[in-house]
Amino acid sequence: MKQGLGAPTALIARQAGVANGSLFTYFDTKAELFSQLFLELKTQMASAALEGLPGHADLRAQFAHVWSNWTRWAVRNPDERRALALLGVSDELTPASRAAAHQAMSGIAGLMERIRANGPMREAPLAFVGVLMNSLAEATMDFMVQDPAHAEHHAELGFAALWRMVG
Amino acid sequence: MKQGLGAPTALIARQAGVANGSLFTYFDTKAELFSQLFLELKTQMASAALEGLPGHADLRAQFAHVWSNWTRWAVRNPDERRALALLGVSDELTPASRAAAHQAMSGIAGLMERIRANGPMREAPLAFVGVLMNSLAEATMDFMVQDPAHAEHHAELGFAALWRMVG
Amino acid sequence: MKQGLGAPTALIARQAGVANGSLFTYFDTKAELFSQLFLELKTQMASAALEGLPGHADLRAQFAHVWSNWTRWAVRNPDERRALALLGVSDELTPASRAAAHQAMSGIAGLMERIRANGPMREAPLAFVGVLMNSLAEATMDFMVQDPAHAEHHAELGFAALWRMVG
Amino acid sequence: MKQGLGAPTALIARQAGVANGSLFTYFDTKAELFSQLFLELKTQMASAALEGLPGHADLRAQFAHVWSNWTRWAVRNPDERRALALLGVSDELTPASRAAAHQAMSGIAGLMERIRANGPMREAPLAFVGVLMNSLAEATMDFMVQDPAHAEHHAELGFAALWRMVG
DNA sequence: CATGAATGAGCGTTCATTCAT
DNA sequence: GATGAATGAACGCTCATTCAT
Repeated sequence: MKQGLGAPTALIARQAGVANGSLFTYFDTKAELFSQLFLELKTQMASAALEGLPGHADLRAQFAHVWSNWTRWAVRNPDERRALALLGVSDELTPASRAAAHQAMSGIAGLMERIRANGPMREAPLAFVGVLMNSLAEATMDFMVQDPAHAEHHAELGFAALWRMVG
Repeated sequence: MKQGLGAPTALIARQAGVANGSLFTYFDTKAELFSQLFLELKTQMASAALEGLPGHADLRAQFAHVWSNWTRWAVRNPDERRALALLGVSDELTPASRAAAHQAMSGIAGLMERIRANGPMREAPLAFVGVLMNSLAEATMDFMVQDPAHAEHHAELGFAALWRMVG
Repeated sequence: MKQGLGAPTALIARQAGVANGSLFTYFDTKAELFSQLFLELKTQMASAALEGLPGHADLRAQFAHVWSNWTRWAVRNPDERRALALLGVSDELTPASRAAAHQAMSGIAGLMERIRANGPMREAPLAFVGVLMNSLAEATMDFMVQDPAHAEHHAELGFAALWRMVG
Repeated sequence: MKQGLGAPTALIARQAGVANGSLFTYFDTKAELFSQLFLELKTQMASAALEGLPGHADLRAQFAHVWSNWTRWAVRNPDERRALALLGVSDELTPASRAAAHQAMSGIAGLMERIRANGPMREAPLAFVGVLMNSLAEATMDFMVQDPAHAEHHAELGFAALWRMVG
């Protein structure tokens, strides 16, 4: 998926190791393929972020764990992240697939919610706080991907910033 | 520009009120058109944000002014914001046009820099802090655009969140 | 190919009985299509000219045989000859395809060479003599095509003229 | 005219030092422009060939003079020759302009005619002999243009060949 | 008459999708 | 089901021609 949404289906098929016609055995349209890809990538990302979550630790420790997993996944899977970014702003996704992808993030969202409930944004709408937290996470990861040498340092700075905002 | 980067040049031309061939009298390629559009929108946005800046007020008041202008522009120009978002992630922009657009934002960036220098992120790299602040602004504006009824409230919440993070 | 090099690919495709896009399954570009067509026509023409060559007859008889075949092919395939003429002066042919086409004519060129070596032009450069002989042949064939009723007569006159020049 | 018949009228106009629209003040269509250009070039070529013709010398000397002028013009005006060649095979010329161009060559044709009438081709149709002679002249000039260092030598060889054929 | 910006039909080429094998 | 050659609609771009100035 390195080449963006404009990639010909023939190329996508070749990279997937199937014949170009076979793609349409699995997906009715290219948009359908993208929708399913979006969901799969989101799920994979969320799953990576939540792996090994210390369910009994305090909230800050839990979120630090998620943050660490999440940013590590981002640095290791830059192409997947880029695909998610492109797909996220594209107008080829159905509302249904956006909703499903949102659902895939519910584990992380739940954690964010508990953080919000105890901090300075406790009066702010849940969805809004989630969006702000997510945007800080994505911005931090963008920066990490572009400057892998100092990735660790930026991850820490980003976490501290987020915690100041909402923790 | 409502229909995204995939819009046929013929359609873009029609909406601009010129013949499809005429587009190429002004821009050599579609990519060139997008590059110039990107720069123009960024410039327009930055200019709106900085309008009437109270240069002698304290930093918080100055940034509150910018924040107010900026978010108002966003709510009033949702199509332009969407175009900027799409163009920003597209790979059709030349590095030169990205650099020029960055330059257009230098007024806002300068203000952000002065905020950073006096707050808890004073040790963090300038570029990183700028990206974090920008991402909070964009996320806030996304939310405002989607829920115009409570735009004002979210603008305030977003400002407070940002200031907690960096001010 | 009756309509010259300016013929739209869509028209070429239709005449070939395929869909316009299908052309590009076989040829990467229009120029490539023309290059291959040029080579095929040249090969076909040379092959027709050399058919049944009496290898043990004297030079004059051999060349008379080739001349007869060649001019007959010309009269029977006027469209192909026109295509060759147009392609030959076009600047769309790659040097490689010109070279390959030249190679296709090597049988005829070899015969011309043996004629030259024994006649009044024996001191003249091979390539030059070949070009002169070829030009007489083409001029004769042009005339034959335009006036098919007397084709046979002109063929004989042309042969005699050529032989006077070089034989 | 170096760039062939595909040259945009805008380019032709620029090279002629006029505005692109002005071309159509003088010529109704591009084809009309080409027709007039064809005629002018043919006239210029014929005029160069006939310059200083020694009207009272014998036929061979007269034709040698023409041959010398003609080939010199060819070597000095390769672009004009190329334009003539391209225009000659193009299908954009009206029959009228072909006829006019033919007329421009009548001086040379008359000389050729007198040569024919006294030589081995005296029984052959005038037009046919003219075409053969012309084709040898053109082939010789092609060769001279491509190899200017030996132009003089090839001019002599070509003349001798032609004279053997028809003189 | 000269200009050059504007026009829009037309072109070469791409690519999502189909379907006979 | 899997394949990949074939399809044709659609695109970005060109350029002969027009026309207001």
